[in-house]
Amino acid sequence: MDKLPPDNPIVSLETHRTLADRVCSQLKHDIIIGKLPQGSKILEEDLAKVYGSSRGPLREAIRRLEGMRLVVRTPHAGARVVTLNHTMMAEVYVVREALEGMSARLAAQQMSTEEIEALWELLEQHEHGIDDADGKVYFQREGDLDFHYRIAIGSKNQWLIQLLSSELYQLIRMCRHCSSRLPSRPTAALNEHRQIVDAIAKRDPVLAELLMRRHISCAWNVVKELLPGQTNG
Amino acid sequence: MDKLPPDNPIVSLETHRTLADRVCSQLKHDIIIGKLPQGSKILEEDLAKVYGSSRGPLREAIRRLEGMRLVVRTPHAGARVVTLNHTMMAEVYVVREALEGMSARLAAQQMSTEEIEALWELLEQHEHGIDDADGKVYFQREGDLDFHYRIAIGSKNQWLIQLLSSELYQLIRMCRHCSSRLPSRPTAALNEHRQIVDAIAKRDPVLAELLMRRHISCAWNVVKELLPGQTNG
DNA sequence: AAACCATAAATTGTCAACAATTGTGGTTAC
DNA sequence: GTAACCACAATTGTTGACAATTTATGGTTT
Repeated sequence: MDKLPPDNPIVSLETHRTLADRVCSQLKHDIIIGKLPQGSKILEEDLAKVYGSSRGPLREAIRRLEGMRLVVRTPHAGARVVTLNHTMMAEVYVVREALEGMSARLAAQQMSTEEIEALWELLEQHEHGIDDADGKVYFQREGDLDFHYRIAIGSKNQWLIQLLSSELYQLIRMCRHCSSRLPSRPTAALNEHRQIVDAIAKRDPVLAELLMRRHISCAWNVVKELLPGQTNG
Repeated sequence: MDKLPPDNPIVSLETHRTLADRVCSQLKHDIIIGKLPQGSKILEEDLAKVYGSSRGPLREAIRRLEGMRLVVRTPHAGARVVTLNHTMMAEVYVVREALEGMSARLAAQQMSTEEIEALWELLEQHEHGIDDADGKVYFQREGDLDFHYRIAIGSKNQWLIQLLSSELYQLIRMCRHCSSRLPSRPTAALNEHRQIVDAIAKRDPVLAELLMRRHISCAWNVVKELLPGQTNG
């Protein structure tokens, strides 16, 4: 465990300077791992006690998580953990396709050779992970997000990085946690990842974008079967 | 003036149920029109008095505007109005290209014939606006954002709508306000808009996306000349 | 029995005081 | 003369109490 999972850098790097930061991180974590069930009401007073703070910092945390779409709030009626349904995740994956496609395009132009080399090494690790996998699905998934996170970083576009890591990826993690054992397709995904890195290494932005969009589209086709909502094929 | 400008629907429709909502709207407005200069410090106590509230609601407003990237905050040191430089807006326009490209693609699939008809009418209004224009640049600009906003709506993707209207468009407005008289290219833009609507009307998602991306790329090429930062062509 | 209104409880919104942190200015030591 | 250090002022972070609003409850009426 030598590497932190991709996370909002603003929050994670600064060692939580303020109480509201800590509360926000913990609350976010508890939402993502499902400790606070989807759709459950967030009682300010109770949760503040749980996290050892007063209502003020907790309210700030709620506002931030609202910005990350992990919490839905209605005035005077309180906040609730977001409910992930088929419709919403479909929308998220469409946005992800657009943003990560652009991210791959830029990465093909902006990534340093060292970064690309590190990407290859990461894929090798993933391959070994598949070989001796006793079904370490969880690690598989985090590894997948790690790959996508690095490409976002490689775009060198702070806005893309921020949008993807602090909003979309959180929801995708949450989604994965709730559909606990999804039939991940490690071999197929790994091949697609290789093709993408290959396009980036060859400095082919158009191909990189195309492959990334197809990759995410495929991922969605796997995920969507496991979600509630409209269960039509 | 029969139509409100594109804005965050959550805030604008609900008539500002709470004081924090009103403060947020006013503060946002004051930032966008430049009443609070870029990079200026936001003193909580002073501004709270200006908006007739205490520090609590103002702090909530700051958190939300931080989420919209209109405010930058550092712990224990306070918040400042964002500073728009060349680098940042370049990143914004790249993200915009990705999101609005996808938006146009979806609009070609999802927009109703009535919506498309309304789009044509809007373009006609804009054409007349050019004819008798005594240089009503401001209206021209808002009209442009109105066009893009409607296409976002047409995508029927709540995430796209939200990201574009409540984050990107605010910054673009702010950017336009600070470069007060930019040589807008109404005729060229109008033609590009027509081509886009044509592609949407013909239900050609790929072409719609392509044209929208080119349109935004051209817009950036005009805007970037008027920004501070690295002034290399 | 079901719908409706009034009241009460619970919860969120707001405020003002208090604590913690940062930046600033001057002083002192080298 | 400069650099480090300490103290003070200004500003942000936090707290608990109070006000406004919503939701639940129970009784009344149709």
